[in-house]
Parts: sequence; C-alpha cells; structure tokens
Amino acid sequence: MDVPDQVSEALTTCRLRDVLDRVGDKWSVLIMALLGDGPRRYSDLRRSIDGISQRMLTLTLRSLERDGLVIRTVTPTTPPRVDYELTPVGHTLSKEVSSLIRWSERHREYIGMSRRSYDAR
Amino acid sequence: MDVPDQVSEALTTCRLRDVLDRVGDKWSVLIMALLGDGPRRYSDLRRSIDGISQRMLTLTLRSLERDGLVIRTVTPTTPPRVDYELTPVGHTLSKEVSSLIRWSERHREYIGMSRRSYDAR
DNA sequence: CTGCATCCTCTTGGATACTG
DNA sequence: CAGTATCCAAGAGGATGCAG
Repeated sequence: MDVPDQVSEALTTCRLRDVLDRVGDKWSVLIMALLGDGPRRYSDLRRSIDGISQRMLTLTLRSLERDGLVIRTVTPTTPPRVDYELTPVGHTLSKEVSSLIRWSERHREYIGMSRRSYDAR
Repeated sequence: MDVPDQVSEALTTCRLRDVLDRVGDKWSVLIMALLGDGPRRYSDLRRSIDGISQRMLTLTLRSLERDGLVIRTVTPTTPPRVDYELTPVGHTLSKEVSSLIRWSERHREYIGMSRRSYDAR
C-alpha cells in the first residue's frame, strides 16, 4: 500500500482538499522551489518566473504567507524593499516540491513521447 | 541548493510548465494516489473520489492515459467493464504524490492555525 | 520598488440529458 | 456501466492605471 488507510479516507472525504490545492497551485510550486535556495526580493521573483503577472505574484505570495509557508520582510527604505523567505515548514514543502520537479525533469521526455503517440491515433 | 541549476533554468524558461500542470491538477493527484494501491474500475473511482463529476473523472483519466501514466483496459461484457491501472512510470509519480499527501497530513494542523491567525489581523 | 483596484476575457468545471 | 455532448455559471488570471 502506497497510501495508508487514513490517507485514503482523507481523500474520499476531501479533508485534504484545501492543502492539496495549495500544493497544486500553478505558481506556488515555482515560487516554493525558487525560495528553497534562499530569500528573494519581489522584483527578483518576478523576473525569475517567466510569464507570471504582477497580480498573480502578489496574490500567490500573500496566500503562501497566510499558510505560514513564507515570511514577508519589509525594509522601509526609498524605494521600499521586500524580501520573501521560507519558514521552516515552508522548507519541508519546498523539499517535496523540488523532488516533484526532479521527477518532471526525468520524465519529461517520456511524457512528450506518450502524448505524441496518443495524439497520432 | 535544493534545486539544481538545470532545474532553475527550466523553471524560468517554463519548459516544465506542462508537466507541472499535470502534477498540479486537482483531480489527477487524487486519482494517482488511489491507483497506487492497484487497478480500479471507473465506477469505483467515481465513488471513491468525493465531489468529482463524471465529466471531470473521464477527462482526467483520458489525460493521464495520454501522458502514459495510466492504462485503460476495456472488457467488452454487458454491461461493459473498464479498469484503470498505473503504468510503471505512473507508479513512480504515484510515489511522489503519496509523499506529498503525507506532507499535507502532517502539516494540515499547522496550516489551519496559520490561516486563522493571519485572518484574525 | 512594491503593490492594490478595476475591468474584462477566457477557461474550468458542474448539471443535465442522451447513447452503446 | 461507462461514457459523450451541450449548456451555462463561477472563478482564474491578464492588462492597465494609480499609489505609497
């Protein structure tokens, strides 16, 4: 059994739904991975994540902060500077996410082939 | 460094986007976890996953099949019987997903508290 | 620089009805 | 039983403009 009974039951009753939504979020995964290397500034994150809008970056960071995964530090200089870093719990999630990303890297080729062969039918 | 340079670069150029979308998908995660325990019938999955619509179950399974993560087996009896099971690669992803679900279990409490305390402000 | 507010579009996904 | 097809509502998310 890969999944314990307790978890299976949790799946069916959707108690995990809200947490999995966090993990499954498009941008959260990328942000968690990047912050795994250390603190980053807002503008730094924005440049590092290709295709993210300012709105989504802010919303995602707020949501990560709300979940206790990220800490937001404001330095009131002019112009202001804001740094984001993982909390200890955030780091443990970042580890999981990194593992998932490595899986993606390892199997990207396979998935691409599967898709092409499926679509060929 | 939790994330290798290669992956960081992949993140910024979004080459991983399509694979992460798969992983991040709401229903895919649950289905992968359930199938980790062994093959399941369509109706079985439907009953096991609370809140999923017939439409989404079918769409998600098709998409998993397309990615080479799930195998669909039709037994042409009356009524027809369709079984779904993980491919070898699907099993490796299921392991990752199970790990993520266990993380969720471990930190559900913490996240709940963080949210309540954040919202209290 | 770091954001918030608004508008507006497009996708996601639920409900329902119908088929082999 | 295991889908497919259609319709439709809700929400995600981009673009833009403004503010501290």
